[in-house]
Amino acid sequence: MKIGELSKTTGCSIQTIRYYEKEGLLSTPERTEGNYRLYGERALKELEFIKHCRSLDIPLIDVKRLIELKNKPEESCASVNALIEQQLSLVNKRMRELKALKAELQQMVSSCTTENTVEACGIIKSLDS
Amino acid sequence: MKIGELSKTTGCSIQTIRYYEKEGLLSTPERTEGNYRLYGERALKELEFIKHCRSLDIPLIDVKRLIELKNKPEESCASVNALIEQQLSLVNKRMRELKALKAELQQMVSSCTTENTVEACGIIKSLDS
DNA sequence: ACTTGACTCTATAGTCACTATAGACTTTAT
DNA sequence: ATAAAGTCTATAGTGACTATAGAGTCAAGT
Repeated sequence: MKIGELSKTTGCSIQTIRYYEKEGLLSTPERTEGNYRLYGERALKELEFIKHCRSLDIPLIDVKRLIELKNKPEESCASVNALIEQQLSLVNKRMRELKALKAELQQMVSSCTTENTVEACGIIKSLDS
Repeated sequence: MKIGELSKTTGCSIQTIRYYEKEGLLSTPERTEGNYRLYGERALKELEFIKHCRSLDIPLIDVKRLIELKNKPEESCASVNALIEQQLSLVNKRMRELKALKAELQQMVSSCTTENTVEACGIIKSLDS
């Protein structure tokens, strides 16, 4: 299949697919006579793997490491585990931050009665303090 | 005060301060004879306002709008409110996403017994599916 | 045979909010 | 007088894409 079909099947944009290839995350595809990229089942699976990692917010550099580890099936998976745990702690941290943000934003919204002028606006006041 | 002092007082890096100025978020400072930027109380307040907005993840373009609104105190603050509410809904959306991420990552971590090889690794398996 | 339109190619620039660097200039301390 | 610290501008890099320009390829219809 050509890049357009792979793009539709996976939901990755064409540019993103080419970008992943350039970054060494997808194996180099064959080409047609006219220099079009040609993909098979394998590329599809590689791309789904990357997509799944990205949906977990795993940065591309770590995705790359995971792919390399996948290709060394006899090694210990301790580093895979470490990577995922690190990702988990990042997510936890970000969630705590967002909780605080949410509380403050809610407080701000509740301090605003829309009939106000900017001058009297509780939101601007709280941003100012 | 010079830029280094402003940087220390506010915790913004020197480059960030210059960046905010270039983007039109800070008013243009006076200069010494030797072309050094000179700041006073006003710049300090402007910068604190920006910092506070940024700590709420409000994008710079919206911070700029808020600053403009601040300078029109007689107008209605409805658009201030809309902006903050939009920000709140973004935060909510992101929190829902992170919750789902967290659940999946935890599931993955629990599927890994560190003695495994990569081949048998539950994490890699779940990323593959 | 020719043309149209859809698809693909590479290379490059833009996004956001900074951070980092190079090379020159100014000020402060010894 | 000199060294160190601070500041200046301009430029490039970050991450993970997205968007664009300009050229080439291919299949279908006239």
